Amino acid sequence: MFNILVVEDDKSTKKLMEVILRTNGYNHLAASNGLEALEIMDSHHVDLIVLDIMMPKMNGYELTKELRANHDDIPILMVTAKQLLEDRKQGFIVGTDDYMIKPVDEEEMILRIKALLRRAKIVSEHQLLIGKVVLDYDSLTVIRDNEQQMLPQKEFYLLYKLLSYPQKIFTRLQLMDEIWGMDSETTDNTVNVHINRLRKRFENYSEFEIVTVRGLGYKGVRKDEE
Amino acid sequence: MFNILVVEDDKSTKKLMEVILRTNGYNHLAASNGLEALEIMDSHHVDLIVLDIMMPKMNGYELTKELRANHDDIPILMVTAKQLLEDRKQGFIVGTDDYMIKPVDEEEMILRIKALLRRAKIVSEHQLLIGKVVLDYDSLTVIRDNEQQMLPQKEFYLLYKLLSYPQKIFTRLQLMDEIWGMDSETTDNTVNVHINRLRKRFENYSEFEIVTVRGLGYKGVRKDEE
DNA sequence: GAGGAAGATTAACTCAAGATAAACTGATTA
DNA sequence: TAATCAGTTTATCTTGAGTTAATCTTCCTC
Repeated sequence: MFNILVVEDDKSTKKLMEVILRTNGYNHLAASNGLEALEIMDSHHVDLIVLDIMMPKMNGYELTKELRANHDDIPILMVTAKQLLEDRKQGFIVGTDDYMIKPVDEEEMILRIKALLRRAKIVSEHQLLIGKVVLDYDSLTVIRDNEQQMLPQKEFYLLYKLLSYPQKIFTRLQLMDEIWGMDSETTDNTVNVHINRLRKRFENYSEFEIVTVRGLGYKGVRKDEE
Repeated sequence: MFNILVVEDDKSTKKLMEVILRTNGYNHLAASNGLEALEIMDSHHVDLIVLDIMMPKMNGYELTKELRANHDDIPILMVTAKQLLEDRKQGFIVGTDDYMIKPVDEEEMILRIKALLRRAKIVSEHQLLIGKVVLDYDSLTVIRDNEQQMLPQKEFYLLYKLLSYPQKIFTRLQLMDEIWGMDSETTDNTVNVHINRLRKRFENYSEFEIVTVRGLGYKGVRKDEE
């Protein structure tokens, strides 16, 4: 289930979009301007933004600029009036984005949203996204908001494995085999220790959890889709 | 218009890729193995290679090695089966490269190609701007305000490489291969020494930093947009 | 509720990876 | 031929990821 944030100051358009999104199975969040949008994004995970260009307070361009400056490459579907299109779209529509001309057509909007989400998913292939938390496989890094930490290899791979298959129970032996290698000499207690360290490291992260299954092993639990 | 060389022994995959590339506006060249690829590259300008790892005659690794030995840092998009994924840390995917997991998705491939070409272009511009700091590739010079220093070659190239791909982890081996050449005899400790010298040289520069990733290598971190 | 097994936690240990300093080499130049 | 400089090597010091071991806690069973 994806969370889509609609940033739009016109009440009736906003309402219309809400209906479209809900009937197509998306979660819907709403803001009336850029500032509100940023606030909502602080407290909610957002997969995509539908953004009206013309707005009071902080307009669409400013919001986009703000987001990109923070290296947030969330996909943005811009909505613009026809006459504004040519001149402006050049510098603001980046690779992850798309745009639509008002008035919006239901089918078109859903198609574009689908395409954008699909692309975002591809780009994040080397990554795991859990709520607002990103696990980046290539850099062994866990990022939440502007908090970022690089984990030791074994710890990272362990966490990545568990969260790649949420709810699946792994025995200590399986984990040893997959992360340490089949012929590792090390005792399986070292898995305990690593799990312990991970739990401590992320104890204030509500997005996921490592659960012990007594007599069997561990499983990763994701709580991002509530 | 870019020339893209597909090196792939499977006929149908090759055909598929040809169609994908043509419909997306790229020129297409094809080879069935590494040797053929080298021949084609003798007579054609190639901007990017899409390379299947598993091939007869000269496989993907060997071709890459051959190319890098000649200091050809043409971007390579490797195609690999999932279980071979773990290999990528071992020093074959170099800075200019990316990889995809089979089976390839059209959209994904085009996205990755675009990204690689974009980066290659940036790198070939021969200047890097980080905050107020300019790295000038042609004169091996680093400039900040009215402070200017020319670095020894190896030091400069090392820094330039790391900062061209910020956050990307390079193993010592990769750095050796790309800067010293594949067949260099020198021990990888000399990388340590150069990193050390760079760190000392720029210790009061807040714009960038070289971070050690224990067990893997180094990465450049840019702090210009904070 | 006593006893024992599974797991958690803590702290200490080990050793390879990396950092650092300094010496060495070979090329270039004065 | 002395001086300088880039690059390399060697030797030594430091660090921290990973492991081990010891102890504590929890949970299940009789």
